[in-house]
Amino acid sequence: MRLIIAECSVDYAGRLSAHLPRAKRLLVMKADGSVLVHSDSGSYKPLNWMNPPCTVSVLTPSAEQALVGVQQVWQVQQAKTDDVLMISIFEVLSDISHELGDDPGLIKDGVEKHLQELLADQLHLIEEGASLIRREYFTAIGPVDILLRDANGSTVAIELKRRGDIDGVEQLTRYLELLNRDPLLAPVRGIFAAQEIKPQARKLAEDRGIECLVLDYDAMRGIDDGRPRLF
Amino acid sequence: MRLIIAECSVDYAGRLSAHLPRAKRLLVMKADGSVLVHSDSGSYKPLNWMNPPCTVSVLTPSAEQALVGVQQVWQVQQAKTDDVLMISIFEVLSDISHELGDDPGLIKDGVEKHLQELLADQLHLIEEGASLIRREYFTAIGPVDILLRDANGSTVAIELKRRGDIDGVEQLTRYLELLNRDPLLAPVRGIFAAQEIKPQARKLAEDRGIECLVLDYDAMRGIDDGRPRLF
DNA sequence: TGATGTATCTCGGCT
DNA sequence: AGCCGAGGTACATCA
Repeated sequence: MRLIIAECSVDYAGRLSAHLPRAKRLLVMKADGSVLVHSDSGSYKPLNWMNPPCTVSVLTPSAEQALVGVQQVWQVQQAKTDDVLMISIFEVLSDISHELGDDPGLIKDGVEKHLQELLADQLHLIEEGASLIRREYFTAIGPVDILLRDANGSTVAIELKRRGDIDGVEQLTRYLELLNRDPLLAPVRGIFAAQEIKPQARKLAEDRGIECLVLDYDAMRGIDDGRPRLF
Repeated sequence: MRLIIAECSVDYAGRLSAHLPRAKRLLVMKADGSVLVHSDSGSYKPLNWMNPPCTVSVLTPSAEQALVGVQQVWQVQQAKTDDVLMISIFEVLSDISHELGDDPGLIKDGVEKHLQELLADQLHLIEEGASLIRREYFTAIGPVDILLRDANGSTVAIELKRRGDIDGVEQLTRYLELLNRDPLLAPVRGIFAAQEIKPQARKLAEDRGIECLVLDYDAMRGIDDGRPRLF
């Protein structure tokens, strides 16, 4: 990994065109050839970048560029597409390199699937007397998140999202249409469950006779393992 | 901006929990207090990070931590949420700081909105005799990109995408359904316009009687400002 | 390998 | 401030 602090301007051409005027910035060149251009603020997304695989060529500046003080031009070329990043360097303030080696990688815990497991374990949140048919009930058009039988013995399909958007309602609608063709299951009604449900999605769901259910993830997790989230 | 190359392990707790085992990594601390943890590969997304506003406190390692060789523990605390990043540093290999100052920011060109403006100015691309009703025609379920009246006086709704996917067809279908309930507008037909249209999306659109239109952005821009895209 | 769904999404625009 | 849509989305999972 090579870290350069430099006064530079940057041009990108690819899916879109973008230009960064002259300023001091951090240039990161990773071992896989990727390049990041970072300013001293903003969040993790660089101002500009190039994904691997790519090749970096150092060009001599044109007469015009030399005249305005450009010392080097770095051309970063994507190997697979024709995306290209041109970095014009006016002054290098710092330039260090280090071998970092492979990274063991991130271990994540506590995502979406977890919500499904929790809800399957806490069917009383949906309604009393419900019993699980199965999680990830497979159909020709994809898996239904949760399928269950209510106290009256009729079938309920649940679509689960972290954020309840229109797409999720469309998805559940398609499942319901399909499931209702199955005489062993029909009639099947739907519940759209999410940590938050967008007004548009709620409207659409209600128009279609789909019930909406807002879930409290922290509470569900709290019931399940009894401890608040800590290290 | 402070750049540290260090042997470290990292724990994050917030929306999810995540752990990075001990390895050499780049730690970037920006002027606004945000922190990035980068490895020597992968794309621009850091392995772990904390968004501003946040505060960094350097803690003395616990007896347990000291025993395994931790020299310092950095606690990066989000100011608004309770997200926290704990960075255990075993060895610092490099530590430099530079003042970068404010960044003038990125200048973009060639995005979605531009395409909409161009198309609204070049209605002949859609069909002769068409006249604009309005761009961003608002409905209860969202804005229709372009609404126009064709040579016969009937209404046409256009959904515009850079990449024409099934979602876009679904979206246009919903608009059409709604617009056709309005006696002042009905009958409304739809055109799905994009720089490229996926086969699945085309099939679905045609099944629903929606016309597909592939746009040549460069040509449209060329007509508009006369110059091809170059640096 | 391509399609699909999620994200500690980020970012900009608008209400 | 919040909501909504797009992204050079990135990223993981699954067919």
